[in-house]
Amino acid sequence: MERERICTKKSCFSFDTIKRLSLYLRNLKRLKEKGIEVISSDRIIPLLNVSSAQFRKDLSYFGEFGKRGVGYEVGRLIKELEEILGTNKEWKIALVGVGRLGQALLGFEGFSKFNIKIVCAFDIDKKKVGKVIEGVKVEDMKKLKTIIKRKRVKIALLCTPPHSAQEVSEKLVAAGIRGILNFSPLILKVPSSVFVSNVDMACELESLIFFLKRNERKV
Amino acid sequence: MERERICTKKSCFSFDTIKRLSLYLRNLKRLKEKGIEVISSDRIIPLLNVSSAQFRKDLSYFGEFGKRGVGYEVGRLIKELEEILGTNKEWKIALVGVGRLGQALLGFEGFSKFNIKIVCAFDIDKKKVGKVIEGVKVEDMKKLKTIIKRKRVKIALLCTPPHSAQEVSEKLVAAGIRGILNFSPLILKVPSSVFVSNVDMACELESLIFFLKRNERKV
DNA sequence: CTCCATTTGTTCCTGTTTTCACAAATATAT
DNA sequence: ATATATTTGTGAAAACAGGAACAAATGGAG
Ligand SMILES: NC(=O)c1ccc[n+]([C@@H]2O[C@H](COP(=O)([O-])OP(=O)(O)OC[C@H]3O[C@@H](n4cnc5c(N)ncnc54)[C@H](O)[C@@H]3O)[C@@H](O)[C@H]2O)c1
Ligand SMILES: NC(=O)c1ccc[n+]([C@@H]2O[C@H](COP(=O)([O-])OP(=O)(O)OC[C@H]3O[C@@H](n4cnc5c(N)ncnc54)[C@H](O)[C@@H]3O)[C@@H](O)[C@H]2O)c1
Repeated sequence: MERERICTKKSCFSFDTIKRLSLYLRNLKRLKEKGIEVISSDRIIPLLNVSSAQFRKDLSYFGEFGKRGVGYEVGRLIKELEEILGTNKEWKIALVGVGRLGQALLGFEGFSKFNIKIVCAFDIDKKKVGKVIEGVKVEDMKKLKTIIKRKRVKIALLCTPPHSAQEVSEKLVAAGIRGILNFSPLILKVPSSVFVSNVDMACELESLIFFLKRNERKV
Repeated sequence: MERERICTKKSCFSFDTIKRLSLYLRNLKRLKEKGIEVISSDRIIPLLNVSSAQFRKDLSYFGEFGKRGVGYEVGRLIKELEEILGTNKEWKIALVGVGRLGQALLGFEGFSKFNIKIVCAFDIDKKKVGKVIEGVKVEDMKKLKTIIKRKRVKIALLCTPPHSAQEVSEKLVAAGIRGILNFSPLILKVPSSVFVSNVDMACELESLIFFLKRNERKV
């Protein structure tokens, strides 16, 4: 495919490594809340569906964070991972398409745990423009470029219907957006400097169905 | 990891192949709507971010659907893929946790294109129980087992907060659910006969941030 | 201080997935 | 009928990712 591999001076690793680091970070935070201060790779993996070797290897791409014979100091590892992933400082993001899904995302508290904040929202629907939803004012699409540039937002959530997704993505890129989390079921064509992640629930569900059908036949 | 590989008498292929088939199917349907009747692997891939060799190989695991020198007949390929994926007949699914995200999913028209229908919804909140949202009545968690068994539902969308997700998943499994699309940021522990797919938006976003941070440094 | 139990970091290996590349098949033009 | 242009299906090769396994490091018990 493309944009699936990351290379440093040290070595190369896959993009999946980064997703797993994010998973590790979230679980480490839970452990910290429970008061656990040190954990070994063997004892954290039951929470994660990942092998302990993989856990250690993923970390090893970025440095040595554990202590042999002991394990990992939870607080330290959280800090290191936040540093690696970039969530040690706040990230401002934009949202386009304040429909059902867009509104759910606006109200999602989960993002704040990652230091992520939706600072502006846009919609083409005149009835929605001007309303304040979950503390964010919905702006007209015409103001998209100005506001995104002014607020120096680099990431956007794209929640419009698929037929307008390509057009919207082009406006976002023109406004300086460098990363798009795309919820619409359409593969976007963007310059290679822009990073797109797709969240495709219908595909997920369809592959789930394939499995079920298969297992039923077996049983 | 686990549950990542599918083997038939013919050969073995990865779970990613299935997700791609789902992607192909959706795009083929769009082509059909546009009136395109025949397409070659070289001309469909610009829509997909997949190589043409991959496209052909993914299909080859299931049979020979193309005609050399010509390409694929769109209508036929759609039928074949629907057959393979199992979406040629209607699938009934359940939803648990009628919060912001749950309500967005209840109103999502996209599922119907895949012959997927949410036939029941459950919540623990007494204020929500009894309401009808997007044509689906919200039921009490106590009735979960009875209703799911009676309607013979095998797939569920899990949209409760993470702290109750494990508990809810156990109730679902006890009610006969065999596939769970999990939106809560928690790795579920379920019997190996149950298939879980995770949709983890916060992880996606966090890995996006990693990339941006990286590119900025480069620039 | 020595031995033993742990646990990390990393090398090496193995099986998987993707891509390459081409024979076989088809259509069209002459 | 033959040549030419396409395009599939697929073996073989290359690229990758994941896991086993172990030396090196650490801490604690005796
Ligand atoms: N609802 C869900 O649960 C769900 C699930 C999976 C995927 N999706 C996808 O997410 C997207 C949004 O789904 P939804 O259910 O929220 O739809 P929706 O119709 O409720 O909302 C879409 C919003 O986008 C706005 N919009 C349309 N064209 C626009 C444009 N050119 N510029 C700016 N805004 C525009 C509309 O005014 C509307 O507010 C769709 O692509 C859908 O396929 C939704
Ligand atoms: N809102 C989003 O856009 C979003 C995005 C990504 C992930 N998620 C995840 O999806 C889940 C739901 O998010 P939300 O924003 O809709 O939350 P929400 O608080 O709006 O809704 C949660 C719903 O679950 C119900 N619930 C709680 N405990 C329950 C139980 N034991 N049994 C049945 N129902 C129960 C609540 O009554 C409520 O209706 C969370 O795990 C969240 O992390 C949400």
